[in-house]
Amino acid sequence: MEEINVLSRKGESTRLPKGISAGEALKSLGEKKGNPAVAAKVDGELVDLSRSLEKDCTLEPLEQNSEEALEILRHTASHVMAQAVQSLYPEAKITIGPAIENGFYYDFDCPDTFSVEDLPRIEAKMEEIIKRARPINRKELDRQEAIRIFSQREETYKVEMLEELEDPTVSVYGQEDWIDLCRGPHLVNTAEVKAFKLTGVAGAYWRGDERNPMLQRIYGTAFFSKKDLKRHLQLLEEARKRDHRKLGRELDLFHVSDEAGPGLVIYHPKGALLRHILETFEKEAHLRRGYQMVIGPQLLKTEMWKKSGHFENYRENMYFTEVEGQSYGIKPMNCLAHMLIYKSTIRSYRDLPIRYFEMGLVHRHEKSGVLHGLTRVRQFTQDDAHLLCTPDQLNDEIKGIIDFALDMLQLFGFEYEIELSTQPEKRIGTDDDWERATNALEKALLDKEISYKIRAGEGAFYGPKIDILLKDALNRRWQCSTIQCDFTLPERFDLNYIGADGEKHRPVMLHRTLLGSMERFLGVLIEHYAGAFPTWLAPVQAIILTVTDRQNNYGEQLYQRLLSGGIRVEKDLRNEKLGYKIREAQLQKIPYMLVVGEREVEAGGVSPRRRDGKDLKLMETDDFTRLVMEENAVTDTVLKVK
RNA sequence: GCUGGCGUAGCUCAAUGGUAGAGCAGCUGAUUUGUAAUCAGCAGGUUGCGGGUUCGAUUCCCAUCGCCAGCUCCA
Repeated sequence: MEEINVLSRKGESTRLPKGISAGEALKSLGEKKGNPAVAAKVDGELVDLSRSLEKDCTLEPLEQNSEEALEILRHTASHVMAQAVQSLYPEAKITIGPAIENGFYYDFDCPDTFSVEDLPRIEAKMEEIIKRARPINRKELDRQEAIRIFSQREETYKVEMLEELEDPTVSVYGQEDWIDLCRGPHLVNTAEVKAFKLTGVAGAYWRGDERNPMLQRIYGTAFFSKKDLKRHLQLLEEARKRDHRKLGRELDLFHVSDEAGPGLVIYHPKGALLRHILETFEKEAHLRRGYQMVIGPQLLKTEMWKKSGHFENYRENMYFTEVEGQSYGIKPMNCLAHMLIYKSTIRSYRDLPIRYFEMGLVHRHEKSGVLHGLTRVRQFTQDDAHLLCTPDQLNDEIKGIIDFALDMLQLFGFEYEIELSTQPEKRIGTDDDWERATNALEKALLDKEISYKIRAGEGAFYGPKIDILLKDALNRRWQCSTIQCDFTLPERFDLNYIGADGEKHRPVMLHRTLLGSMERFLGVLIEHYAGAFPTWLAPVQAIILTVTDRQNNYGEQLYQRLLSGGIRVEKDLRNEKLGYKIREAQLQKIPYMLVVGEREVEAGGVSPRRRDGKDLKLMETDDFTRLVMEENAVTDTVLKVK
């Protein structure tokens, strides 16, 4: 029999019969059993375990504990689901069904509408398919042949996709009598799908384009073990419990009223206090890094927005109003006023860089369907800044912003990911400017040795951007910080400075936010901390709980003393049992509960109980104040610039 | 904006083509209490808003507003 050389990942070469399957070959190479392979890498290319090896190659297993393996499992699960759906709804047409971050989906065109009540039926059908434990087959077909087959099955979407492909041959996967056009790879048998759950239904446009018909999408998730699936479902449950809309109400932070208008946040005292704490801290941090605070007007003449390109490119998102025959646009961004401040006098190269900072309130008309709690609203405040500098200073300024942003995220305990977005179709400015701007951003990232992902065509209309996505305690990503490089607006507004050569030069402008929108960031913070804010941020840091009303006088004195000492303190002097007061304070997630009974009155101190249940025992009132002040000082990591 | 679902007391949730109900919260009273819920009583609703069908609609139908899950878009 003819043989081939197969090189293992350990670098050992073994002779095996030609045509052996990748799976069999892996066994022969003695790849360990404990973490079984779900696919193989042949010469670096991911293939099915059933793929036969026809020539000398390198062979590695793809084991269960990798992201790629999960993707294959989920992709296979999506096929099983599609088979189940088509067997239950013969009129359903298949479209696409990929693995996604935490699961998979499949989009169908079907005259019947699916609802969540239908999911158990589909799941049951999937179980049947899995129980039959049929092999999953791959076939290579001539493209025309594939078009014929899918036409016969009236899979019009598949035919459309096939007609757009250029390859002469395509691969088709299937089990039993069900087939799908697919690149693969897949698991070798439907029985390998051991732990799955369908999680939802939703509409989705064909090919993601809102001009196309809407399909019905079914979401699901799958894991290699029931245990992993359970853990994932628990994580979803945890996320639901942390929902900032729910906590916002329970902690009495804010509400959104349909009376006042959708997407407009109404802050209650504690929510407003949180913002005050966050914003005074941020203002201080900016001042210490050489930023200057400015305040621009809420509306500017529409002429200004035409000049800047916003009217042309951003009009659908803006609110306009007319007064005395003059049209005004409510600002969706803060940059215009900042440029006017720059232009208000003649600037020298010695003045640069100039860093204008504004807690800028902006309005953006968002489509009704996208509004969501605090994270997607129509009126929000940005911790916005515009930096004007010479081209030479650009690199240092970008790096300075990145440092600032990362210091900030670290304070809150966020992990992060970085993306670089390049020029979109709808844009202003020359290609040359875009290239310079993109290079400047990229160079700063390279200099700092930060890894990043490129998002082609995702930049703002006036410039490319670096986005810092923060990852919260549940590993969800949020876009908050953004750094946008802009050569165009300085041109349009004729900004300039006098250089050392006595000539006029054009400054570069950087637009940037750190936390982004204060409302979104607050929403993210609420979920990140599950409402239990660290002491420095907590709107109420301590609450005085008297044991009986005989301590109310002392409680009142203590309250005044802590309040004037700068502690954010409340008091609960009600005629209730201590256990009841503790329960309420605990549900309000207040960091310290100050129990005040006979003993404390006698000693003239306090007995703090920490939110985590720990009893700190009787202490001097001043010692408690010091304790809180020490916790407040965690912001020094951002305030004390290295 | 699109697709689907939902809208009942401040909150969480029942119920029915025939007078809308509970727990928590609220109020009143009793209780004076030591680390996650003391007891009793009272009050609270044109069932999102507007039409229609019907003897009768909170329930069925239509429209509208809002919310939720996604899609598209995005700080």
